Amino acid sequence: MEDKEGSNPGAEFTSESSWTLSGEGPDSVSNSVNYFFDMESTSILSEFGWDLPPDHAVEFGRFAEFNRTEAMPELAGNFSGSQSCAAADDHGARCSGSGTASNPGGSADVSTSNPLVSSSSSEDPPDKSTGSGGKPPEIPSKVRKKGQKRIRQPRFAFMTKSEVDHLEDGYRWRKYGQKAVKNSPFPRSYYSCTNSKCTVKKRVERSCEDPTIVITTYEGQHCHHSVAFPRGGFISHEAAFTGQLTPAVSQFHHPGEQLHREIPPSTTQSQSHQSPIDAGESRSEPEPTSEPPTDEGLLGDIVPPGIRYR
DNA sequence: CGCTTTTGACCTGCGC
DNA sequence: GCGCAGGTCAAAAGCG
Repeated sequence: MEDKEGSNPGAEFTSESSWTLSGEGPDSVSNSVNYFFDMESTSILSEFGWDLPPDHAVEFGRFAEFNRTEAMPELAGNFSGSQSCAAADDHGARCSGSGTASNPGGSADVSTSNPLVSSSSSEDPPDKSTGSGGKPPEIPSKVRKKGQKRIRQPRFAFMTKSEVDHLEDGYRWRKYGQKAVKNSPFPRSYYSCTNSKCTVKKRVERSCEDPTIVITTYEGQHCHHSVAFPRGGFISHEAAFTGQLTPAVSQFHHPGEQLHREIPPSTTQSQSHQSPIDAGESRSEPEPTSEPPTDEGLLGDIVPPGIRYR
């Protein structure tokens, strides 16, 4: 919880309800296939603070950026072949509120530059906003202003075939919630970046149709380097994605196609502890490696802790 | 001791 | 207007 500080001066919400899929127009929403980005999405990555080399970006294969929630359901259906399960983001877009802001410093204001990225967001009010949660309604500070609508940060999602739910992407995440998803036996986990200045969040869930597929949705932009390689944030990203996504994604071809799992089972996912942490601001650490640290941690046994159903 | 995870409760918003 | 489901909070527990 400390994260949410009001560090986002500019935070403003513009509420946008319109989400766009990258590369495709609104119509694409209807087409399941379009939910996934193409490689052009590289730009998106950068928007989120990830500077992946084009190659790696490509490996993402598919990730979808969506600003609108509706996209998700289909997204899920897309790869899974069915729609129901996906609850993937059903309401997700609705708003969680919290918009996490992403660039306190404002240095990275990429979000709006890319057409693919939703314009919405940019920043969020510092407070968790919404205050929805367990907070006593009495506390005004956490309560959203009346007229104010929740706005979502730009988001994008990608699917990977992996045994681990939580893919290492070079950043440290703190799990702040888990919910059962309707029509899906798999719970959805909510993570927020541990960096106090960063309010990026991510949601991880598995496809109900294909348990091996992990749907990861990022919301917001990191305002710091990845923890793994403070000095070369890029590397960490690369490593993370390469090690984890590549294998899986590399096999993606077309949206409609089936995914094949390539990730070899390995150790357990590296816990956040493994990473040097935080933004690299104060720590420098290094693993000079070119090797993806994450790899090892990658496929471990991530067993979803208890599934909660409401 | 500090940080992360778990988990139940609460809040918000959408759809009917 | 109501109900449902998603999203978030925060206390408690667990772990290194």
